[in-house]
Amino acid sequence: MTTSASADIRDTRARLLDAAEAVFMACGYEGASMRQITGDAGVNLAAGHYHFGSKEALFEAVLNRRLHVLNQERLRVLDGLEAKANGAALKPSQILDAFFGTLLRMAIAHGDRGQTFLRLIGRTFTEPAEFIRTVLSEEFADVLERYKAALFRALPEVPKEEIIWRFHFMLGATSYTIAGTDTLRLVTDWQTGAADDDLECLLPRLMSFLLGGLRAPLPATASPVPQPRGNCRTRRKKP
Amino acid sequence: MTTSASADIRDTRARLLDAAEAVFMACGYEGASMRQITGDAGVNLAAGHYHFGSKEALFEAVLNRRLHVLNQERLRVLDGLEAKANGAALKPSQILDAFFGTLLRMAIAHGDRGQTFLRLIGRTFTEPAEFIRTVLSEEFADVLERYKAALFRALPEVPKEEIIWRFHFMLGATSYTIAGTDTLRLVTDWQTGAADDDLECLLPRLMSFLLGGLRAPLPATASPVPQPRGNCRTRRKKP
DNA sequence: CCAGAATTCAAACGAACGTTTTAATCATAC
DNA sequence: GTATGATTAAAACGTTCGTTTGAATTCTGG
Repeated sequence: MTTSASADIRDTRARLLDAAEAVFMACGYEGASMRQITGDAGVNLAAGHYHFGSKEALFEAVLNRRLHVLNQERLRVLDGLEAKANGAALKPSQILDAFFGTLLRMAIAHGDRGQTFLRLIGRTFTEPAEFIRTVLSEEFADVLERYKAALFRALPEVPKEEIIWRFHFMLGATSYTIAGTDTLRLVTDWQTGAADDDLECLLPRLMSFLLGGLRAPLPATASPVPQPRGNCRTRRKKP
Repeated sequence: MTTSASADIRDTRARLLDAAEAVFMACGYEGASMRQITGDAGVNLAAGHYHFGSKEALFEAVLNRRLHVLNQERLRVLDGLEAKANGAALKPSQILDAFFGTLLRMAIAHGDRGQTFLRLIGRTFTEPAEFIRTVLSEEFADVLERYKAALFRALPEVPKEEIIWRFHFMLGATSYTIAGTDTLRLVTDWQTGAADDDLECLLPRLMSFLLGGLRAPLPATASPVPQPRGNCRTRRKKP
């Protein structure tokens, strides 16, 4: 008798998205089945295809529902920072907080659902399926370009190539940690209670780690001044 | 006519392991099929089950074939370092090089196959399937315990909890990067040529990033002296 | 109230999956 | 050569998958 008035279309769609989010998170894209998703959502099997068209499209919808607002927010925050700095380069800590802090704060603000989506994002970043990588790269293109540029300006003495590498490392540390599929977690006696605590702890810990890595001394092989060409060793021919 | 003398048992098993390694890497565990693996290996479909018993067992064999020698080597290197230091704590850089450097150097030493396995490891660390996490945690239990202890001794002023967190971050940065399923890589104009160069570049870059992160200033919320109990916020009951 | 659209439902489709079975082939030792 | 055990081969097993179908149901606007 729980006020099942109308609200049909939205209800089924939303229930599907929520259930799909959880199942995709728990099983991965290939491991999740439409039957389990629709079953958990309490809707008919065919409803998934009626509302989304295919399993791929459903996954894409799950991803975009939150990724889009996340990345819009990231752009908005960066815009705000750059406007306030008017012309001056931002501090690396500001940039990292705008990128990674926005992610974690949004997840915290959404409670358990936010936690689920956080883990789904982390896991999705290592999904092998082609179309998933396409979706991700399209969704992230603008944001990454903007943040890359901001980091270049913030760290003019660091070669751009090095910054890109370290951006990779930071993305990895973050997505791996939030995915929560952690091998270390299974081995270590991990003294943790509620998940809320974890998330609220995570941000400051992660931020100081990332900042330390981003501003670490350059490795010996990379020359401190940006060389005009040349990879690590300059594209040697086979001797 | 290529000297197909004898070498039958070994041949089929080895071909299966190599093919499985590549297919699991490219498609993930769920996405890979026995038919594609045996097809690529050029052996009959049933050969997979004859030699390994099941798809799970085959995956486990693929993993253990290289993981075991890797982790034995990691233990051996750490033993050597601690013996030479006799009694004194190791430097963090030594520990990280023993753990992550050993991984990358072994991969480099094995050429293309090493690169494939490196990516498979990175990807496996985020596989959702239960039995995979079990395999990983068993295989890594000893190594992680030893390296955790070494880090505790190397950084006595850092709370153990913080070190564990940073170990997570370091594992994440590494496994994500070597998995090579990189979203950033799809977006960024990634000026890279041969994969060999990448791998040889990666170690010094990764090491300085990890070291910078590991030795970063402690976050504000974590008190610098290790508190007797208490998580980030000390296990509050719901108010 | 009723036409017409939107949505749900039960049932089935064909394909692909991991696995098993049974027979054929091969190597090896007597 | 022939028996024996190990390996390979071809075919099929039952299950599950994503997807489709067509009728039943519910909502919507006149």
